Amino acid sequence: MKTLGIAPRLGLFIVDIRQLRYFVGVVEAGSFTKAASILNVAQSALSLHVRQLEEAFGIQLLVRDRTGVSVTASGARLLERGRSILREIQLTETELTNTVASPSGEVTIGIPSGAARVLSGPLLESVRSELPRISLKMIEGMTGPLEEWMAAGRFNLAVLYRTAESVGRMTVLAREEFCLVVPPGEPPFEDSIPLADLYAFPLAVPMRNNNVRRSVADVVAQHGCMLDVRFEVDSLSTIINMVMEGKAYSILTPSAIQKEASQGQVRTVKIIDPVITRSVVLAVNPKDERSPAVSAVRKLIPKVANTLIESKHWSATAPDRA
Amino acid sequence: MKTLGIAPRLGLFIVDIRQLRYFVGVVEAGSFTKAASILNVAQSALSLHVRQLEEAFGIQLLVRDRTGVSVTASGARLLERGRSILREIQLTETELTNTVASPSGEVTIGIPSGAARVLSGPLLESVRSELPRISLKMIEGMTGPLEEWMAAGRFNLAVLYRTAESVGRMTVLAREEFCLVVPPGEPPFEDSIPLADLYAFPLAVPMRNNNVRRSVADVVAQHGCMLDVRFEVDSLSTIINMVMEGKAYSILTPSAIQKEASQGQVRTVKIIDPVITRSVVLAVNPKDERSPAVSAVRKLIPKVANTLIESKHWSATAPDRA
DNA sequence: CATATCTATCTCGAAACGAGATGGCAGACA
DNA sequence: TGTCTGCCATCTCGTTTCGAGATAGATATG
Repeated sequence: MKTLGIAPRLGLFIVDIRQLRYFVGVVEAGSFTKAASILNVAQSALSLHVRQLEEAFGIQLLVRDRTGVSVTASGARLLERGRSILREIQLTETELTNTVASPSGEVTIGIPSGAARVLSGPLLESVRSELPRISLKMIEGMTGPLEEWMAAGRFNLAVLYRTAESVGRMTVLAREEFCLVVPPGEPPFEDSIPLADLYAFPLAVPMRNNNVRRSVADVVAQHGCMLDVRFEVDSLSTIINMVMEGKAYSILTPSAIQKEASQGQVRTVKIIDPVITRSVVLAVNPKDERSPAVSAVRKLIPKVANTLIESKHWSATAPDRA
Repeated sequence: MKTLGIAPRLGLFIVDIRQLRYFVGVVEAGSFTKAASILNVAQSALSLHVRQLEEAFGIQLLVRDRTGVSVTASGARLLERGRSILREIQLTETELTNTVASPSGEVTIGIPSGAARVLSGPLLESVRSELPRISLKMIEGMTGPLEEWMAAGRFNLAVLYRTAESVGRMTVLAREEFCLVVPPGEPPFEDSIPLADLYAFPLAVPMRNNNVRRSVADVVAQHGCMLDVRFEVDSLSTIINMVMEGKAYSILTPSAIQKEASQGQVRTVKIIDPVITRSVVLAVNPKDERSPAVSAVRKLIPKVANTLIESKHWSATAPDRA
């Protein structure tokens, strides 16, 4: 059977994975410049590749203007197809590389800003050294949105807070006690303060839907006490800066100000009568439980937490081994 | 929401389309060397790329031995996934480029060696000039296997032969008359010869399952005549060479020896009492009928055939415009 | 008018690619 | 036993592709 014809090399394609990645990235970012930042590729490279894609197809895929880009009808079709192709490639790679003996791939974890301050560095180091083929993607945020996004399946894993004794199927990483965070050189100078006396200190605290805020508010209400909330700020670093600058006090857990406290930039005073505690827990997305990569990270995190607690890098209580 | 992590460039993949093509090609060919020939790529390039793929995945995909390659379990999975990915890419490109206004993509057509001799060149030229975005892949062969492969859906289109008046949904391109192909300087010297007199000439003809052979055999049997078949050869060029060298006569249609006849290398003598005719038809694969590219080629072929007939480059009769 | 933001183009060094040559290995054959 | 064949792996080198960085042009905004 003799083949005749003008066909070029058998099976050569117009598109390439790199070009699909770039194209999809540009569309999703809404501009070449933003996509360049996200994809960590020069804007000019993106511009060139997408233009080459358009020339190869012989159709315009993007409308460019001063505010960025949008897709044409053809571009919308390529976007859909491109996403599907890239997803299939990703699944293929995961299927072939992600084994129990050698877990690999990307694992996403949501983590509150407070816990991130003690956990993120050591966790990333541990994953890097013990699970070298896993790419851990850590998304830090306030707990309100984190809870929502975890419920929506955005992460494989999430570090969350719970005040109830029962935490269901989640793993308890640590128990923390809230404390008054005090500017350096300011009263009170005792090691502890009764809850009833907190009203004397002007507070900067997170917004109402925040776990920290709700946990403390509940206990205060139960004890018929009052708090002087002067500032509501949904930025942990802003709150800490205000305390460091003497503009306010706050009520946080030690993990949130571990570094600043150890450097003398703030002081912590234990709250008693009653002590206000909460659990730091690890949740796993049910649909990801079987993934070898997610399982491996899930097993690693408690170890990292224990190490931090035992070495006093994290002022918290390890969970009982019940 | 701040993203932390050790992820390399976002979305970099292990595999590339080129590597998938190479890997799938090697597995399907059963050896690097055969795949090199099919893919028109150096064997060393295939070897290198597949090895890089294995290193990137950290798994062995192929078992190599002296007779070629076979896949491991992981390789079988990648093969399956790879085929799916390549197919999806192909469909994507077709969807985006193959429009009625601008048909594009690959069209495959099977064509018998005889018809190929007058049709293939002009058809390729016409497609190249009138349908520049279509890659026509023409597969030449003897009619037996061609019928099988068309029935099996291997081609989008096929040029076939029919002796019956009714050709169903196929398009008649031309009607040809069989003639005796005579070595130069040999008898008979008349313009025509009765069927009953053919027994005097030693023949080289195709194998029994060949359309030419069957067409003539049927008529000969119907008229109670005999033929002196000395050689059965399933190679048209070999048959023609034997005639040119005076080793045998043959019974063919003019398209098969159009060039040699016009150059005086063979002569043709019309067979009469009766005249043996057949139709050259164009079949389309039902599943491809809607494809803009296949439709465009389907419409072009009759025009090319008509032009050849009218310009006497093809000694055949144009079909009636009924 | 100056500034900011975005895309397109150009240059150049680095990386990747593939052809061709060659070597090694194993089986078949005279 | 030596030779031949077929297959894969490695190397060299020239070519092609890629992307960073610089820069220019266009447009909207303060």
